[in-house]
Amino acid sequence: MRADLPSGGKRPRRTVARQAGSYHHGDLRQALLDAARSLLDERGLEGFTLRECARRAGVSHAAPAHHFGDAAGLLTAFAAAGFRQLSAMMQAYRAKATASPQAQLRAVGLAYIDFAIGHRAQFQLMFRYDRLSPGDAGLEQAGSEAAGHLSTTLAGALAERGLDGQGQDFERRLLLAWSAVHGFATLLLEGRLDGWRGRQSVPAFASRTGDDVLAVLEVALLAPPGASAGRRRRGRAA
Amino acid sequence: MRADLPSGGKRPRRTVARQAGSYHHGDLRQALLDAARSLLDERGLEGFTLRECARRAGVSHAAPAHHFGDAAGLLTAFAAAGFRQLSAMMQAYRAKATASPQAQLRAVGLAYIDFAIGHRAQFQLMFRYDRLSPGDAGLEQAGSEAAGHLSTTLAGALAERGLDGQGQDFERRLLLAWSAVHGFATLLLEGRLDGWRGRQSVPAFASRTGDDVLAVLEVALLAPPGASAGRRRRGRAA
DNA sequence: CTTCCGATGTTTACACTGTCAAGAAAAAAT
DNA sequence: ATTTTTTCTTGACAGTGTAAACATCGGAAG
Repeated sequence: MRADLPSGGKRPRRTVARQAGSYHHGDLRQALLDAARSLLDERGLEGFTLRECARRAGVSHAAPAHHFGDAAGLLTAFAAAGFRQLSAMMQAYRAKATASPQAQLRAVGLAYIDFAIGHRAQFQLMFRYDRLSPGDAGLEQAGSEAAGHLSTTLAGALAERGLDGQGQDFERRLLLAWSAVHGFATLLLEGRLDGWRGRQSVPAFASRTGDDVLAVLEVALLAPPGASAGRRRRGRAA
Repeated sequence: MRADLPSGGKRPRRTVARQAGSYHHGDLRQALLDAARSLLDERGLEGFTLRECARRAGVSHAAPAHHFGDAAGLLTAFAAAGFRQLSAMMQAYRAKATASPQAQLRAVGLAYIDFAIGHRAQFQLMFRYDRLSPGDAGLEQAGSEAAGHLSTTLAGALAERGLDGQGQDFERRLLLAWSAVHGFATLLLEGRLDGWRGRQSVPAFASRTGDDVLAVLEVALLAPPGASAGRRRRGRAA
């Protein structure tokens, strides 16, 4: 990285080919997102660096600013893409599953978990506030769209059992479902479940145990209303 | 922050008093942990800096190395203290609750959630792998001790209902319980639940909705075995 | 065809960071 | 009283994100 250009030496290796001999890069925006993916896959979120990202795209360290503003901007765009991919994955898993309420619910749950372990750093980033630009429109839309898939799936499952797909009771179930799946994925990624996992591979453990946990969870999600015993506040006893 | 020391100017303000005129700091280790707490409370985990930490303790930037090795070392010690405090909080909440299985379970769940919102950055740190020294004995012990409280509480609750406090089925319930509570706390801290929260304060929302979600969760945790409908693999039909 | 301009990249600079190595000061051990 | 050990300071280094000034290109206006 010293001044060894003048002697006609070769330039640093480029991961992404740039239009030969051109000052402008055909599609730097996408190239940077690709570089971010490879970098995050290799070194994790904590190892991410804007400069290294630019290096991999074959541009100077200040180039990304023109497309994303700052580091949070780039990461935000990448996180939004993650939410869109998560949505697609949920739909795909649902389509492959049986129409039964249980199967549909497990499908979205497993999609969530599989996405998390298949895109570690990206998944962690998607829920890491401090690294994202707050209030970004694209991110928020992609995020709530993904959440919507979970919601409609649960509502559909409840409908097939003649239960409400809205109201306070529904929201509690939805919140529980999201929390449980998200918590499982999070704990798994942070290695907190390694004691349980033993010598199984992470994906194997995730699919086996994830499925088991989802099975237990269903009991609560699809139970008739008022099944919970002692509610403390505003006791609208069913 | 310029070079205005030579003119006999006053040294930077000290947050923690140092033994007057002494080269050695009475108990720097603890002072650094205190500084870390205040820094994390103010600026969050992402805003944490080893140098700023040393500054607040009134020592030079390289001083922490002698007590903690590197930044991860300091954070690890702080995280371990967090796990111990979490354990204490769970015990305290249990002691104040009724002896009923439901009340005991909700107590530990609410303790977990309350700790998370009361010690945001510390809680996040406790589950952030990449910032901690891997394999630290103190951390691992404090961590599994906290997990043990959850386990024994659930086992106790199940026992009162004549159900097993061990075995595969128990582990599934335990994993679900931990995942759900952890996921709820995580999503809440990252602001993902702000849509639900509306204009309620975070603690108010946490205690209300957290309690509601825990109530729904109990249905699954305390249900008789085999209540889950279609188990796919190794179908040991109950 | 020329001229100008905005978008896109580059260079340079600055204030920070974590970590390492060497030295100074105090405390403890001999 | 002298040595050794622990604790803290100083100084240096490579690396980071961001901002400002500059270079270069593509395309639109004249």
